Amino acid sequence: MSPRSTPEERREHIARAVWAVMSERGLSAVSVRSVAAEAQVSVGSLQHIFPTRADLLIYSAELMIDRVVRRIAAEDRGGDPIDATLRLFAHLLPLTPESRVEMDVNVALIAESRALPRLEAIRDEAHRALAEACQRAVERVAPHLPPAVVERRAARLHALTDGIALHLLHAPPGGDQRWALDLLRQELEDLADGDGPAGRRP
Amino acid sequence: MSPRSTPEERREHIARAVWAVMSERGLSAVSVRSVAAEAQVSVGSLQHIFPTRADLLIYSAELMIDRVVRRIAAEDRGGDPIDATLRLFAHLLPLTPESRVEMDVNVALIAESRALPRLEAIRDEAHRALAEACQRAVERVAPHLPPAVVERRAARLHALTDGIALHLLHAPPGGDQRWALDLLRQELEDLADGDGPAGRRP
DNA sequence: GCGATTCTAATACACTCGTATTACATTTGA
DNA sequence: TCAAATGTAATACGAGTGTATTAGAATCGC
Repeated sequence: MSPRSTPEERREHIARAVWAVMSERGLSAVSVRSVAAEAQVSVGSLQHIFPTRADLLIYSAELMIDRVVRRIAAEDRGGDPIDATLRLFAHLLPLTPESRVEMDVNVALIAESRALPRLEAIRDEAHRALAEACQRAVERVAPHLPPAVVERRAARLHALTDGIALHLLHAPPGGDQRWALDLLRQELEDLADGDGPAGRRP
Repeated sequence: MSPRSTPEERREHIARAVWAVMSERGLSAVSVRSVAAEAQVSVGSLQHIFPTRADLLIYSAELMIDRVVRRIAAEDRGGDPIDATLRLFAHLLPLTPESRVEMDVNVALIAESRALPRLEAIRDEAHRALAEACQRAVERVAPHLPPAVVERRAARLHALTDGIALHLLHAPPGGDQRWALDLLRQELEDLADGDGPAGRRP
């Protein structure tokens, strides 16, 4: 780590190392030593920043969720509602190497939440944030829908999004990924048309 | 392990212990010793059956996928297409304690596939099996659709299913789960009606 | 029945793990 | 400037890891 860095920067640097190990070598390769090596930091330094392994994992998860939540909040909502919403979801999905790493971390988070229950709470926050984003998206795209239907369509959009994310992670990084956004666009256009499962045409 | 058991039964018994540890204590709690203890078997016996840890994890994953694939194949397809399809998906989703364990294993499988690439191949098989099941479901429920549309709607049903599965896993086991099948039923009914994103009404 | 095979079990070995301790360097603030 | 606070590093310790070795028990086929 370069000198003159703030404590926050150092913590973030370590967290990134955690993500890298998780993503490249799997969850069980994440150890205090492997992360220290990845971050090019001595075990002692890492311990000074994160006294225990749990602290390390929890902060890494928190930072990752924070980034996602912040991105949701910051996204420009101007222009056509469907385009704006698609823009938002586009960088929630693992479409780039970086967001693939995020998704890897997300999955590891689920897989380890039995051992570190605190991780479950962190995941909850991300889940709620995405659920709210879906709700707002539905309201924006289909303002005519009654609240009960909005709720149902939001749940559906949420599930569809997470499912697509999972499938993107499953597919090799280089392949065709247009289907992912196409699927979402279809769903949003149906919402706008009042078509589909919720509000039928008279 | 009770005596008079076949080798297959013994392997299955051990695999179940792996699932239990994974599900209750997280992926990183799965070790040769913890599994041996859970299965009430000595480490030596376990080693005789699974020489390495990788063998242990791989077989456990394979068996779990096998069960799912077999269940897909065996499901009764009689009666109303929508009901039959829902019956099928109902025991692919983590709606019961047992299928929750399966889903836990599935997630752990993803989280560890970087360390054990063989696991990726196993997961591929499950992915393909579910993809085909979705394709057949769409064809059965909406026989009028052209092949290109079937493909798209199958991908959508597949993503929706996996997303719902993830959300069911996220929610506490005791809570309301009707929304899950309701969402799927809605999707299938839209398919049957020719409504929704694919075939619009004229 | 009995030899061959399969299974069980105990123990050992070399690592790696998380964490504590200790001493040393660096930066910071008055 | 110079103590105090903070960051870095090396090392040690016990526990847990995967796996190999070894010996003995149980089972099976003939």
